[in-house]
Amino acid sequence: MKQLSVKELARAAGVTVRTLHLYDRTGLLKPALRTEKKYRYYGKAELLRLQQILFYKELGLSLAEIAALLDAPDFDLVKALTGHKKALQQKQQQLSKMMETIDKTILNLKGKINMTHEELYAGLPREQAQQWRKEALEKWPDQVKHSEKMLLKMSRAGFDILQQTFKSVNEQLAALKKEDPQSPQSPQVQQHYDCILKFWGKTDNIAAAYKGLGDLYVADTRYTTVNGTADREFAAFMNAAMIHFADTQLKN
Amino acid sequence: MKQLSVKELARAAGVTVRTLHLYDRTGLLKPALRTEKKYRYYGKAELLRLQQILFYKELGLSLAEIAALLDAPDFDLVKALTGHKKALQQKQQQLSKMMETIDKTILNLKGKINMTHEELYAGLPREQAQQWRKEALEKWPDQVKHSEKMLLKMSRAGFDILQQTFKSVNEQLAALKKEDPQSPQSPQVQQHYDCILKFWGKTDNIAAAYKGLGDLYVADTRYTTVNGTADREFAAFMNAAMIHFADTQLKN
DNA sequence: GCTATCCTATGACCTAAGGTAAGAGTCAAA
DNA sequence: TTTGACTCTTACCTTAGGTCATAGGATAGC
Repeated sequence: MKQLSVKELARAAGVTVRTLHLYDRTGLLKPALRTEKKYRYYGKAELLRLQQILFYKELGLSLAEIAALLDAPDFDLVKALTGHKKALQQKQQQLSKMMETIDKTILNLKGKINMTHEELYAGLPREQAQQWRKEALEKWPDQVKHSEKMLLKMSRAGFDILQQTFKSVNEQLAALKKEDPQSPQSPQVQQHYDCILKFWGKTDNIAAAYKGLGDLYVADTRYTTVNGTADREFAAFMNAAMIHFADTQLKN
Repeated sequence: MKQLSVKELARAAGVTVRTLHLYDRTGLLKPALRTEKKYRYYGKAELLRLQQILFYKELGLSLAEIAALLDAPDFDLVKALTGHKKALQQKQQQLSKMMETIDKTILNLKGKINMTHEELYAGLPREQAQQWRKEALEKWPDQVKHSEKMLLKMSRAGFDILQQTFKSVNEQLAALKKEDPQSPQSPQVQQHYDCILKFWGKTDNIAAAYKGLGDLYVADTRYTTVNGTADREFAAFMNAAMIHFADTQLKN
């Protein structure tokens, strides 16, 4: 019969020496032999028992329970496991609830991480953004302040989505620039308007303002410049489309 | 400002005094005031902080983590919660695996809890069972021994099911006793045969043996006695049905 | 003022399943 | 014989408090 030292048994079963010491002290797994110098040696039977112990430990049973089920011959294992499983189910439910609350909390937090003034113009080169803002402030001081105030209260996630939506809508519109700008069945203009509304917040005489933006697109090529080149065709198309939209959709 | 003693704050927040002592010692929640005699008094701010602590504790965060997130102003709570949630998901998966293994183990165990000799005849009065077995052993010693040997290897659950099935089949057959015993469309006789086969195990010359059992039903009224009264009509019906079944279905 | 009762503080030990370390002894090979 | 690997025991540490034990403080009734 091969005898195993503590270290050998530990390695064979994938546990530490400390664990075997503990199991010995608690009576869960006694060595087959104790030498005069108190060295522990284990046989095949002990290895098997250890493997059983580890199996039940994997099921989440406590060492005390394992000791009971291994040593009591009349132990009702099925009943014990059934009960144990119920406990595990409860734990799982607790975890579910925790994760649900975490999700809610994260959403809440994200909603509360407001935009900073920096992030508001993060998509543009810094100098250009400053210049732009200055001009806008001169032309429509109240409007710009109102818009910034509202955007700064927005959540980061919300602003990101708005920005991306606007970009995507613009790309779709640019692809339509050779079509009829008065075509009523282009929902992209409606979407463009919705984005602008969200950027501006509540605005007086919105129809006129929106048409004014259309004028601006034509007058100021910076608004329709992509990758360094101004797209006058797109600007003209947008101007016509926006005027048409305002006249037909924003009457009341 | 209302000051709360330890007990008052504990009751207000639903924790124990010990908990507040602990939180004080670890720095998680210091009282607003410490009297000369070391009495602790808490204000409104501390109550709020305690509620925050308890909230995060419900999410499964450790006290150390809570202390960090409450006291570090630049703590990335979203990141922490996201990571924490992942850990919880892992735990949940572990639990799932445990429960799965438990289920398998239970099935295994149930299959391995063998019948005892007692249980084999548990449905009958003890003396009758003994007498019956003695007679059977005299008449068909090898057959009876073989059958018992096999049944004892059966699982309890399997035997229970077999017993109940047999009982149910017999009841159905008893209800048919005024019908034609040679009617081929009664699956109950087939089921009866299946049960008998399972009780007997592998048997030589099964057709003859089955017909022999039919004879026995007529010769020995004990086999067809229900609630103390022998049912000769049922016995004759069964005999005829079993002979017919053996002759038509057990030819090869 | 005295006392009974309640409240509070501190300290110590306990939980489960080991981790980690210290100090001392033992074994086997060079 | 020395060295390095191994082993022994003892003991303290971890979480988040629970449960005493002892001693001092506050308050209400008398």
